[in-house]
Amino acid sequence: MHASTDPSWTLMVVQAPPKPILNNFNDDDDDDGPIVFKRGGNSTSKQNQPNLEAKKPSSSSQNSNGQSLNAHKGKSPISSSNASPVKSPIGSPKASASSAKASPMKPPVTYSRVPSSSIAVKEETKPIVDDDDSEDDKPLSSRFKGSTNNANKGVTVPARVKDEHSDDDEVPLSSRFAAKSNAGSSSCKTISSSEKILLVSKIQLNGSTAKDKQQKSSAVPTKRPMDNKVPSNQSFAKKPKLSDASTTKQVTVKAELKADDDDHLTISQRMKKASSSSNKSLSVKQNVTKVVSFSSKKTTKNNKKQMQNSKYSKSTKVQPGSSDGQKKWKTLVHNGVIFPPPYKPHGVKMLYKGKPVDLTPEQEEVATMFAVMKDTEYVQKPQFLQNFWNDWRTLLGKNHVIQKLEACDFNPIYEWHQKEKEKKKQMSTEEKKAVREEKLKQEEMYMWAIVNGVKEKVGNFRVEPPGLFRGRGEHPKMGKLKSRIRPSDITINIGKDAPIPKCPIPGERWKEVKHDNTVTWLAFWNDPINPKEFKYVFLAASSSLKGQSDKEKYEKARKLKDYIHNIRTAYTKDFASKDITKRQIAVATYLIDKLALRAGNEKDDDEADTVGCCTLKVANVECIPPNKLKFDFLGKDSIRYENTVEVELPVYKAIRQFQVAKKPTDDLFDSLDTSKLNAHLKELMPGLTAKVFRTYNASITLDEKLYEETEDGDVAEKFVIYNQANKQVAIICNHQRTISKSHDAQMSRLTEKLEELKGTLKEFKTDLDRAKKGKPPLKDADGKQKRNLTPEAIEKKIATTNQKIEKMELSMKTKEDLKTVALGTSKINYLDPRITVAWCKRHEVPIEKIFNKSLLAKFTWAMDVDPQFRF
DNA sequence: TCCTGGACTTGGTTCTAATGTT
DNA sequence: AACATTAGAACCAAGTCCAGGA
Repeated sequence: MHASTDPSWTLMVVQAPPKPILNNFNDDDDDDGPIVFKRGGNSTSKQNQPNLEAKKPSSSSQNSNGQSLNAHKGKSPISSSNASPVKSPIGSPKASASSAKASPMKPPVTYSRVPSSSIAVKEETKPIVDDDDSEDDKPLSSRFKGSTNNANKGVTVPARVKDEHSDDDEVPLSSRFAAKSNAGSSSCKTISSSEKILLVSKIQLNGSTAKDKQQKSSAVPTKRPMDNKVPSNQSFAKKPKLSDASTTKQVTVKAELKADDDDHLTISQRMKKASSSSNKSLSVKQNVTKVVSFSSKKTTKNNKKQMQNSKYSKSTKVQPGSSDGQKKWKTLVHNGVIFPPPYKPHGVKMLYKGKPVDLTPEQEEVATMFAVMKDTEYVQKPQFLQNFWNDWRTLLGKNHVIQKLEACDFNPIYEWHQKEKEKKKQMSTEEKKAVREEKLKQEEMYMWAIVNGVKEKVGNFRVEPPGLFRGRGEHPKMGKLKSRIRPSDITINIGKDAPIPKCPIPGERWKEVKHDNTVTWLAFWNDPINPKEFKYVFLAASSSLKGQSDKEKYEKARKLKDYIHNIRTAYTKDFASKDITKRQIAVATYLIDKLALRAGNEKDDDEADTVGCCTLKVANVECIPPNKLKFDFLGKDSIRYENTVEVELPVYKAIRQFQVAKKPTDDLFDSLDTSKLNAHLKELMPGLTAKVFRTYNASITLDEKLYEETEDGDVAEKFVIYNQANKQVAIICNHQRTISKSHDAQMSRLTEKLEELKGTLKEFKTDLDRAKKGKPPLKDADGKQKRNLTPEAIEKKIATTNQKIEKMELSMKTKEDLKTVALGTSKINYLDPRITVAWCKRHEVPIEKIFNKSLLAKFTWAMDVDPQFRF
């Protein structure tokens, strides 16, 4: 509401950090703007089938998938089953066992990683022996991989030897890159300016390594202008390059610092750490030239925008601020939040016992929220209806004509709503555009914040509109009215010297204005459904603040790599501990490590009944002799986790024993909770918590899969490899999605097309035979005479058709393969982007192929990674 | 030590925009 | 140009984990 004219923004710009912002004018322009719209009404929610017990045998899956990881969750039809049953999964654990004996601390070897090359070689098996160790460093998937590619197993070991960081892979990347880049430059002239920018930036991107190196040595001077508070403008004015450089540097520095300060580490640990870091630096080679693997082409447009964006946000990367203890920012300026428009009564009357009813606007509003959900599954759920009725009834009043929900007919409202939707759809492109622009204009001022002098995007600056609560799974509160949030519900957090955002609703005011720089939120309000909880307004993922914590997250996960061996050894030892708590901690840690389970905090009764590791119930785990465990439970978001895994015997025995004398609904780990577990983990590695294992296993899996499986080929082939690796991770993390409604239809259409192609292929073959014998081709399906072609021409056609068929089959396979697997979640949250960026650089795959615009923005901090980076 | 408030990350679905197809 | 599909942004729910106080 309220005008966009508010001058405040401008003011701020001026006053605050002077300049940075500027330049932007154009930036905002496009697209970066959020798109606005609100959620409509209907929706079908998905639901996964709850219930733990019994339940379905879902597909294939399970069977033997002992091999956990690969196998994964049961569901995917994928490979899993077939594989050799049993086998190996084992590998893993056992490894630790044996290794256990070994010296507890690993030498400075740091990462013993299997060089890709070696792996490739893999053929012969080798002495497994010390393999154990190496296995420790590997992702579970590989450890367990019994099935599928077990091939590697034995092999891996030897290889590692060298590597370390040798970084490298002998790969003459640099040379390759060099060539490429040249090419690029030459072509430059022809390209449009925008393209140029693109190129440039790319180059910078990749080229940064060299820079890093230098900077490192050179020291710190640079860093982002802002920090020193000097708002020199330039900051963004200069382009990415500089800024990149500077930021990078900071990063490095910081990392180093950090490393230094872990006093709490044991010596050996420190050694390890040190060595690893040194490796790191070593690895920085000078491949300056490289790069540009990115193909320019059409991507240009996007990129350009991207670039603009990065202009300011480029800041991304580490803020010095972080180092200063708790402080998350020095200055913070923003315009508060925007509210949804007030309710506009439509006047359409619903029926009660067949007769139209008068409703006040408030009553009508809620009735409409309900009416609009007609097509969702929510309205089939008694809980939903019940909760809705309770809240609506309160609004109607005891004596209202409407006395029971069953006699209500919301159809008139539903229909009205459908019509409105239709109208909207029918609007011309221009009209739509106009609407969009109008909205954008109103929101523009709320979209940005200035943090430490740098303009950054705000994430969710729109206050959530009122509606009916849509909890997932069997949420006890589903259907309750989520009331409208008003300014007096909202607390604003802003810099001391910044102007206080004007309350957009006339006559009202904020609940409170704070100036707390130890937190990152810009505003919050209490969740109307659960007043004990809060809804926060944060900066967008592309912001430097978020980027930095993201980076820290991955650094912590990487650190786990140095500790994992010992941790595994330790918990393996404790499987048989006499102390029950210890035993439970050991087993729980094992599950978290091996299966990437979540920690599992306790939940209240007024939340959906889901579990994580620490809250597993007896009924969620079934022991299948001799040593398999079948998991079946509803996890976060009520997504079902179903998996049968082979485990080490001691684990199996321990679980069986935890189940003794308990009811199915009792806690499996009765002497454990997440705080105990995390407290224990923290003793093993500073900062270690349960979720770090998920990040670690996800990222290391991607890293290794990419190393092992990438082969020469074109971009499309590499893309497939990447997706396979990504999929593997998604399976480990149990990231599912519902099969799209049209999936089957799409598949059959594709099948049809495929058949058709095969048909023409056959025809070509006949024609070829005939042509070779000098006979004319047969008539085509319509009875028309085809052209006479030379055998060579026909052969060519056959080749193209074959290619088409192959391509199609591949895409069908992928489609089928990924129909229930969500790749996005792991990309956003679990996979260290540096792995991907480095891989793209090494294999000349344009990063845009893998990361979309928002991921690119989110991961700017990772773009200048060395191509040889290993997680 | 336990409990709870508080802050921030993770996650699947929904809806729109962009792109592909006919 | 109309329609189908896909990509991706937006949404907001649901986790994790920490810190501080009793």
